[in-house]
Amino acid sequence: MAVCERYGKETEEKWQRWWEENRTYDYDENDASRPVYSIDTPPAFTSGALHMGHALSYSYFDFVARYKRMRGFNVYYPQGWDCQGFPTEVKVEQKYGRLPRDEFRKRCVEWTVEYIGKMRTQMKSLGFSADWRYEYRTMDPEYHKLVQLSLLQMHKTGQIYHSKHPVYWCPNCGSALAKTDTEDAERDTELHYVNFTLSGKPVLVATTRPELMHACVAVLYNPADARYSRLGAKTITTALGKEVPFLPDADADMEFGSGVVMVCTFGDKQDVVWMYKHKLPIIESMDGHGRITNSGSAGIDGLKVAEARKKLLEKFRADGKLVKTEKLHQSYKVHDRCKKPIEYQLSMQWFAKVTEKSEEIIANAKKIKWVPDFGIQYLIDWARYVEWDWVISRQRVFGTPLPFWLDKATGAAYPAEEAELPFDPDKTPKKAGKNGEELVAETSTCDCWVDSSITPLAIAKWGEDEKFFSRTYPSSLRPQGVEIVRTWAFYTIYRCCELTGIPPFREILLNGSVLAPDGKKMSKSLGNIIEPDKLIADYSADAVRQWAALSGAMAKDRPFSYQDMQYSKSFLTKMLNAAKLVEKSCAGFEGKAPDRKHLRVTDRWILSRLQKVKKEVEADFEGFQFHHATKTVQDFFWHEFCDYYLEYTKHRLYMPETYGQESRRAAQWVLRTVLLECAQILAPVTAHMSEEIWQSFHPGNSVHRSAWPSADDALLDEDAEKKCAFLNEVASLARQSKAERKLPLNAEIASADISCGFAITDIEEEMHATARVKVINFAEGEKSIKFAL
RNA sequence: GGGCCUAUAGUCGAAUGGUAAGACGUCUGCUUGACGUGCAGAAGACUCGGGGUUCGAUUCCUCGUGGGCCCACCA
Repeated sequence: MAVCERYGKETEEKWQRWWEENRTYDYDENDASRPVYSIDTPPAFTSGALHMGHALSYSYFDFVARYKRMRGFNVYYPQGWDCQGFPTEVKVEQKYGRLPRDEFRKRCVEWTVEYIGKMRTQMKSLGFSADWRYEYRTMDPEYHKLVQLSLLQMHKTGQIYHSKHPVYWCPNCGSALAKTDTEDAERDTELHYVNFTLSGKPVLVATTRPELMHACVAVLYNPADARYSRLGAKTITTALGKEVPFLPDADADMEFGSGVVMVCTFGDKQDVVWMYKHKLPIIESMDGHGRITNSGSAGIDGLKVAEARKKLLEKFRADGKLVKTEKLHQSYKVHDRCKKPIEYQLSMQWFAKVTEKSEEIIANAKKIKWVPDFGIQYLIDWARYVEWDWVISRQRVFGTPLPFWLDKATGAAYPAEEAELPFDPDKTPKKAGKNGEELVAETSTCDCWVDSSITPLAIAKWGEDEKFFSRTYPSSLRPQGVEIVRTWAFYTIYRCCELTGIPPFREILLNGSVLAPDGKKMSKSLGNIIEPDKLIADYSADAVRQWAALSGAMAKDRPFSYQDMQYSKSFLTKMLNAAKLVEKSCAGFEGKAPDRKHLRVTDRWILSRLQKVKKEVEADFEGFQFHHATKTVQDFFWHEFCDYYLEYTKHRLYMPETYGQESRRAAQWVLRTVLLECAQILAPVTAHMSEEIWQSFHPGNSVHRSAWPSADDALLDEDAEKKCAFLNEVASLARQSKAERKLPLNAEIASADISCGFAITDIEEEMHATARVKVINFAEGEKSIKFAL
């Protein structure tokens, strides 16, 4: 079998088909002889297309999977899909308009299935070696069941509870939002100074939200602020005449406004924090559509925020309580879809008790090896800063239903029975309770992180297959983006430890993200998006994979570089051409290792260097240093093997009658060995090209199933390296002399005066044959090389 | 405001306690018994600024400045 004439997409597709047909990447459930290496791959969000971030990070753990396979591990590498989320709902609604719940969900599923198809094709075209028999989707009933089971178990232990809590709310869309559905915006607004009454005297309170004053439940001052602390007052009367507590709080900013702040439920997030901290009552100041409620004597019920503010300010002005108004520049949160301001809305939600678990989560995170190690700091910072429990419910349709029943009369919540799983409120909307109560199914769905925080359990068949579980849990590796340490890693460690008592993975590998070539984020609005498909078509998948390896500054963001991509492609061409030469030179060679005495010093040199390269690359792969591993092989292959060694063998290959058959066979064996071992150690990265080369010598056997070629110390040869370093220098100077005189490289050099500290008898042949020096005058002594052309 | 990361030729970047790879680009040659998607050669860096440790720092520490990511705040 011969290597292909030209390398491209067709070659890669040929091998992708071959791997699939030959089940090259199957995990063997029944093989207990090999250690298992399980990878908790990120389930890709089903957005419809892979982006460069996917290409980078998914290449990363494909390198690991392939390396571990060659190291003899039984690699378990499933790929999942994170299906549910607001973006999908938005797109489906745009396409079909408003639909009944049931119908809507069906459309979401259809849409998602279609997009998974596209993305799976893209993954395959990048040569990812996932075992697709274990593909999973978070929208599948089986996955729902598992998530629900995990929630019931955590409900049993008291980790999950049902409670009223303020959440981000979009009055425009009438929906609760996740924090990630929000973005920051800026605006100019007005800061109003309104007089409250403290111990019979007026006290100015500055506020941007006077319309919420009826929901004022306390006024705070800084305990270090002598203006207020010395008064000893316990209550204060608002401009609406209501008496509320007057409390010290170090977070009250003495510098801002008049140094006192009114706490309303809810003007902003700080209000929520203070509400919990001081155990303040809650006044529901607004309904789900942003209309004021419970305003009492203020008389602004039913008004929208802007109208209410206007009306109330007029009233304060008339009462002489509005003292002054200043301009204020502020940032605020908007819903990322509709760009309208967000409010806080009190509602019944489901929670997980993360706040009390911070230290435990940190302790468990420390049992995991973080690569790079500073990554854990993101988690620690986050865990120590968690202010309230994790709201795990969302008022959405396309999501995992929460497995609970609600008493229609009292609102009390009851867990579903295990037999009722997968729990689906559309199929079983109500039932009678034990005491005849009318129970209705909870229709809220789970936050997407509830789904994804059990991936290590889901892929390990937790609660389903004990044997499978014991082999694949905890995952050997969790690869993920550094930007989701606070969510995916944090929630996974929390939930999996709660459920099993064992940290979910042994190592966590963090990658950064890909920036546009200009160093900015890739975004549609900037028009600087680069499509992986285009790169695969223009440069090949292996070029993209090499680019990913070379971009591998761990957990750091890097701009995309067409130069790297071009270099990667050139390197592939180089590999192919070198393979062609070796193949041609080895025609008829039976592949037997020569007797060591037939090896020339150049042979021993390149073999010695090969061992060192293998050692380095192996260490690099163990430490996930893909950049260094790739660079090391590329440099060795191109600039030592091709530029020097290949040239040193040509005369032996083409003129065996002059230089001897044994010398020729030795050269053939070395060429073949170096080529194939380079193909092997680069196989995790250049998966297709390595296979092309490997199978041209070993038809029917995948390089990805071959044993990793570890270094053989017996082949290390310092003497050969020293001599060849000198030989290379002579060769280089010879080329330089020819270049200076504008002579072709095959021009002859009449004579050379050479001296160095050792005999050159065993490298003279190459000086004659490769550097084309006719006469060599050698004298042992100080290093010196002079040519006479 | 907080945490973390980072600063090396025109560009991207590697490495090192003893003044620095490689790639791309530029310039000059070479037509080839694998490759012009190539080969050979050349030019191009006081390794962000200040201070410290050291015989010696680009490398370690510290301050500053710039850049990035994340988080918090914004009454």
